[in-house]
Amino acid sequence: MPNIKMVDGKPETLNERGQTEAEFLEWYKREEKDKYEKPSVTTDMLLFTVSDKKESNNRKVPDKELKVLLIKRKDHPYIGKWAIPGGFLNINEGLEATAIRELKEETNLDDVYLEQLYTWGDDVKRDPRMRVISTSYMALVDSTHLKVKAGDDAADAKWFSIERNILEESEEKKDGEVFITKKIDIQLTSEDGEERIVYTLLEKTHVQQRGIVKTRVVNYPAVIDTDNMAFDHIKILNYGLDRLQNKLEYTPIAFNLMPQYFTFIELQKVYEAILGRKLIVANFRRKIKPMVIETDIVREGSAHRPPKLFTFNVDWTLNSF
Amino acid sequence: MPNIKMVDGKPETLNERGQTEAEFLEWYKREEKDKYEKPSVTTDMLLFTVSDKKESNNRKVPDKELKVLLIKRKDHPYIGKWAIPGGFLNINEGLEATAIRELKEETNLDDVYLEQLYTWGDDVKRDPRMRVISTSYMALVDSTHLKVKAGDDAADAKWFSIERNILEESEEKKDGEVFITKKIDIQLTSEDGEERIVYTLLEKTHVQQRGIVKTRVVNYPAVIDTDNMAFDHIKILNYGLDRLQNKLEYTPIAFNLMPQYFTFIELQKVYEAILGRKLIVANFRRKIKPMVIETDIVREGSAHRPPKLFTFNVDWTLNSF
DNA sequence: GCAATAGTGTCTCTGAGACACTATTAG
DNA sequence: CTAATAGTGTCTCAGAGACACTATTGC
Repeated sequence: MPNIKMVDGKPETLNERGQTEAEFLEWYKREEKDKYEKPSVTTDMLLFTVSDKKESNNRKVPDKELKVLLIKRKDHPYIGKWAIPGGFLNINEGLEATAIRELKEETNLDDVYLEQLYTWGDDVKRDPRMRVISTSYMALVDSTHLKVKAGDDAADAKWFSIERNILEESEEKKDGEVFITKKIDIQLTSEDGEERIVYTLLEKTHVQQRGIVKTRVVNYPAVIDTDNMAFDHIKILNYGLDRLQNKLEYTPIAFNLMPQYFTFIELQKVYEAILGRKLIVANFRRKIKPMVIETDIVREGSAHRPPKLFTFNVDWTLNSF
Repeated sequence: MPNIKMVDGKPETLNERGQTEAEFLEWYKREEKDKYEKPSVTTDMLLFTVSDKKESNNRKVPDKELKVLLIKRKDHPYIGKWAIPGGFLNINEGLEATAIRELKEETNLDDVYLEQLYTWGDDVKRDPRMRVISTSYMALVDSTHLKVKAGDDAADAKWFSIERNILEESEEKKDGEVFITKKIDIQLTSEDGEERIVYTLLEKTHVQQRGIVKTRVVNYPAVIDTDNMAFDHIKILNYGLDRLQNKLEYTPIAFNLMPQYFTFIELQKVYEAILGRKLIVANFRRKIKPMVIETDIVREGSAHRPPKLFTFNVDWTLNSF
């Protein structure tokens, strides 16, 4: 049974040391607060956008490609390697606020879709400087809003187009357990074509008797620091791509990558760029139709039948989300 | 262009201060490492299990109920309130390793399903002692393995049955944007019936023109510290319940809550307990059938037709996951 | 008309939901 | 036999995938 003490006419619960909460806090901040060494906390951000692919045939509607912003590191560790934007949390700054601040620094935008992905902190040597825990976020930006060139120095921040393929799967059974390995190929190419990053990852899924499923992603070959991406950022990218693909199927997340008015084909090409495969026109339209509103506007200027413009139907969420 | 220097016959890149990586790290750890105040990092864990409901009619097959382990806080802050188990990260300990350590302390189990949920760090005053970032995990335990009573002191750790209902939804349109509010009622009852925790949360979803969807969960009424759960743990619980319900639909996650052999009805009642609604027998069997293997074992002793026992089909994942 | 893109109609297959039905045991 | 639970058959409806088809524009 806890002790109760009256302080200024109000009951205060005492702890085992006989302290009120105010007394405890005062004592804790003086004696206990810095007793243990603390890790550094950073946020890292996957900044995605979608833009037109260069099309050799000028008369064709261009395909889209998914892009991610990478920044060339100017200092150790991983000097000269490409990293996703990120930075240290300030002690009086919220976690998401840190991510928003970085986003603003890179793009001068703040009101964009932002979603927390995962917190990376299992490897105590992720960062050779010290112990760092990093919470990763994903931001989606409509490329027509990206007038401001990312970062201060263009050479140090580039948009990379993303191509990801699942190459093969292998299965192994042992002692009633199943191990599944997927080989994931990721290729990044900078807009100017000067930079090219190639990775192979292995996604290892372990299925145990009672349904315990553990999935780990590792580099293949198991080398990180000779590759051209910093830290474990290739894993963060891979994780973000998974999340983006999944959310595409059952949320209106893709509209964050679109301008306010768009054609159906443009939207479809965004889906195709993210999913990495072609979709069938009629099925796509049927599925997406309830999420959009048809406008009277048509896009003129093409040498063919002009497409109608659509816009996101904000009411869609009411029924289906 | 970065400078290159030869060190022991190997090329080393120099940073702007003319340091090699080794020199930089030595300098950084001496001069920079503790320049900024760091937050504390904790992991908090939702430990879920499922057990039989007490059934007044002894001849009926008992329903199941979802339970979560809560611990009564013995010290400030939130002294006497119920909290989910958690603890501070050690500087040389992985994030998941911290969660596993806590799990082991509470249940003496280590090989259970564990999944990272979300990292809470937007509110810089979550913890009145100091800035704390908390990564939450969810663990699923088969209750037949819970022979060891949780914790050292039974009075301080109790299993609470969970009942959650979505009470009502309201919608508001303004300036082409949509605001949706769901009222979520959560009731927790300890096994001995002595403790009862009741909360109402509001889940506010904001849909903007270009598809930006932001969801926030707030207390209703907007009071935290007079309620009987510590910190923001009710939100963590709510978040975990969402995740658990979602994963139930498309992963074999539920088998982590089952013993190795179980009847179909038992599995169904686990699903019903988590989803909070009744399911139709035939449909459930049809959906689940590929995930399980029928055994020759039947459970005798009942006064009726004895049910067959099933076990998880580890091969199911190969095709469908 | 032709080339190119925009957009539709419809068949099939699969899976979820609802519900009526049969099967098997103890006593 | 009855009570109770175990387990199946089948109808309907909605959505995904495939693919052939029609529509509209500039030139």
